[in-house]
Amino acid sequence: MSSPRRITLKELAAELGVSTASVSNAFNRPDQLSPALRERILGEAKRLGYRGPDAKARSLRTGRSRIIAVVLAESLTYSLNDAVASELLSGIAEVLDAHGHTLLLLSGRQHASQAPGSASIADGFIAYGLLPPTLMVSADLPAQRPLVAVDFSPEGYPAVHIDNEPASHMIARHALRTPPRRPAIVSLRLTAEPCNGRVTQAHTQLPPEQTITRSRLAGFHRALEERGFTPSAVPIWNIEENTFEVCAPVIAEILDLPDEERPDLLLCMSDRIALTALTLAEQRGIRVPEDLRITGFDGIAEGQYRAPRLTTVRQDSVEKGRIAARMILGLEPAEPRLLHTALMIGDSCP
Amino acid sequence: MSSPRRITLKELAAELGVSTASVSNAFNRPDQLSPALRERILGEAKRLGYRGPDAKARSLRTGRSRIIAVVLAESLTYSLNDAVASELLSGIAEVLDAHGHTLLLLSGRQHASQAPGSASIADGFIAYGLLPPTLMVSADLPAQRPLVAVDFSPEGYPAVHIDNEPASHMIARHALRTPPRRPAIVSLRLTAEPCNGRVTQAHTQLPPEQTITRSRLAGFHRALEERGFTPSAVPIWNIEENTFEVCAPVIAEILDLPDEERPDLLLCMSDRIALTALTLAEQRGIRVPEDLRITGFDGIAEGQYRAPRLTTVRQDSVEKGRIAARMILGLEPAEPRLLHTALMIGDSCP
DNA sequence: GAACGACTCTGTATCGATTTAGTTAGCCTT
DNA sequence: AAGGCTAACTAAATCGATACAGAGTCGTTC
Repeated sequence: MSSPRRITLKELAAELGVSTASVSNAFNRPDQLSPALRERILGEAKRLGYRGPDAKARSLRTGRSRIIAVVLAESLTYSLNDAVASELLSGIAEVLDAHGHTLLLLSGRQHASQAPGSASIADGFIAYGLLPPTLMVSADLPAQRPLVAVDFSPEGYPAVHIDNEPASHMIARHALRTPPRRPAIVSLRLTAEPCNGRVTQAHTQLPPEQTITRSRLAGFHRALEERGFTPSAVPIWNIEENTFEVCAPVIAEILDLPDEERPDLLLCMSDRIALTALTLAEQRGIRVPEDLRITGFDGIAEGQYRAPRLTTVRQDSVEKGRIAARMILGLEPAEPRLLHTALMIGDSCP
Repeated sequence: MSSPRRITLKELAAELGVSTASVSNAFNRPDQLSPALRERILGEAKRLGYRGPDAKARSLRTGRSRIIAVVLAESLTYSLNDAVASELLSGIAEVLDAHGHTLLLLSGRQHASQAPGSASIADGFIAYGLLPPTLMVSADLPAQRPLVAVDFSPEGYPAVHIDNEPASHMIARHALRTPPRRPAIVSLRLTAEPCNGRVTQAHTQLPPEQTITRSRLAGFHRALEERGFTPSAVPIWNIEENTFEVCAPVIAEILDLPDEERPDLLLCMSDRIALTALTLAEQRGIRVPEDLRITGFDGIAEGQYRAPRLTTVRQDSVEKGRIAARMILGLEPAEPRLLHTALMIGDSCP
C-alpha cells in the first residue's frame, strides 16, 4: 500500500538541476530547448520512472483535459446495449480517438443525483436524446462549455438530427402501396405517462417533448391520410423501453388478438420493436410478409443479417456520431445539421 | 466567444466576505459550518451561477477524480458494437454509477499512440482482454494505480475470469453425444499471424498469449478425444474479428464445401460466429440442426431471441463487469475470481 | 472564576503542472 | 567595438480548489 509515490516534474527537474520549465518543455514543446538537454531530460525521466506530466495538474493549468463527455438520456446500462446508441458512440469514439481525445460516459439520469459532478472535467459535451425536463436538470452541466445535441434540439445549441417526419412518411408510403386491411402503429415512448401497451383515448394529449417519436408519428399519419386511411382510427401501441424484454409482451398482446382484429401491417418506430415482432410472429406460425407485414426504423445490422430481412429506414448513426464529435472538436462548424435517411426494402414488407 | 468566465470559489468567498474554506465546506462537508452560513453560501452561489467546485482543481488537490478508466483491447468502435464487451461495460457502468463514479473509455490500441496520456486522470483501471504485448505498451498506464484485469491475467494483478476450458469441454461433450460424421472448429484469433480462414499446418505453433482462445480449444479437444476423435484431425477455421462481416466469408467457405467434405457440426468459439453460421446456412437451405449442428459461446441475447435458438455456453459478462468494478472501488477484495458458466441447450444443437 | 470543550470560522500551504516575461550568452553586422 | 538578434534556459505567478492547524466565542463544570 505504501506505493513509492509517483515522482513529480519538479523533483525530476531538481534531480537534473534544470528548471521545471525545461522539463515541461521537453515533453510538450521540443522546439523550446536544445536536443541535447531534451535527450538528457527524457533519459532521466525514463530512468526514474516518470511517466510524463500528470493529467490532473495539466488540465487544471491549461483548462483543457482532452476529454469529451457524452451525456446519454437513458441509463448507461441500457444505452450500451442499444444498437443505435452504440453506433452513435462508435462514431464519436472514432473521431475523438483520431484526435487524441477520450470519451467520458455520463448518464442523464445518474447525473442528476450524482453528488459532486465530475462533469466539469470535460472540455465539451455531446448530449444524446435528452428530454427537455432532463436537460433542465443537467443543463448546468455545460457551464459555458460547448455542447452539441444529437436527436433533440435544446434552444441555443447546435444539433444533429435526421429527417424523422419525411423518413417515416417514406416508409409508411412504401408499406401502404399494398393496401393493408388493418394497419397498426407500434410507437416508442409516445405518451406523457408511462404506458406499455395500447394507447387509449386517455393518452391523446401527447406531450410535445418527445420530438422524435412525434415526428415519426406525424410521418406515418401523413402517409396514412394520403392513402385514404383515417389516422385517428389506426390503433397505436406504445412501448416504454426499446428492448426485447419490454417489447415482447406488447407485441404478444397484438399478435394474440383474434384473427379478425389482428393487424396485418405493423409500422414500428424502431428496428428492435420490428425484430421482436418478427421473432414472436415466427413463434406463432404467423407468416411474414404473407399474413403480417412489418416495417422497422433505424437500419441496425441485426435486422439486415437475419431472414426475413427487415424493411426499414436506415439512419447512419455512426456518421451522426462522427459529425457531433467533429463539431465539438471544432473541426467543422457547429451549426444545425439534418442527415438524410434511406429506405431499405427487405423481405418483411416487400 | 467571450464567455463571462465561470466564477470561482475564491471569488464567491470574497463576494460573501467569508473564507474559501467555508465555501468549500458548504459544498463538501456540511457539518463543518453552521446551517445559516451554509444556506447563505449556497444561495449566493446559485445567484451568481457558481456550479460547485471545479472537478479539475478538486481532483488535483485531493488526488481522486472519481473516474475509472476501462482499457479495451480492441478499438472502441469494435468494442461498442460487440455484445460481450457491451455487457461487460454495462455491468461496470452500473456499479460505478451507483457509487458516484464515471467511466472513461480508453482503447489499448489508441492509447499507445496517444500523445499525452489523459489516462493519469483515472483513479483506477479495468483492463479487458489485453494481449500481453499490448499490455506491455500500456502497462505504464497504472503508475502505481489499481488495476483489475478481465479475461486475461497480467502477473501481479487481480483478474476476473470464466472457466473457459471446462465450459467449452462441457458444450463440446454435449454436442458430441450425438456423434457427428465431420466435426469442425471455428475459432477466434487463434494464430500468431492474422489468418482468416482454414488453419493449416503452417499455423501449428500457436502463440501462448491467446489464453482464452487456447483454453477453449483445449476444452474442445479434450471432449473430442474422450469421444474417440483425433483432435489434430478435426479441421479448424480461424476468424480474425468477431463481426458478421469478417465471419461471413469464412463461414461461406465452410458451407460451400462439397457435400462429402462439409462439416455437420460446428463448434464455434463465439455466439457471433455461430449466429453468422446460422444465417448463412439458412440462406443456403442447409437445415439446422438436421444437416448441420452449431454451438456458440457467450450466451448473448441475440442468440436466444431468434429461431432456431442457439445452443451455447452462457457467461455472465454483466456480472463480470460488476465484480471488476466493485474490486476497483474496493467494495470487495481484489483477488482472482473465476466465474462459472452454464450450458444452454437450444435448437441449433439439441 | 478558571479551565475546558464544543462550535464556527479563517489563514495559508499545497496538489503538479504550464507559461509569460525575462536573463544570459553567443554570434553576426556594420 | 557597439548594437542587435537569436537561441537556450530560468524564476515565479498561476490554475481552482482542499484541508490542516489555529483563533475566537460561548456555555459548562468543578
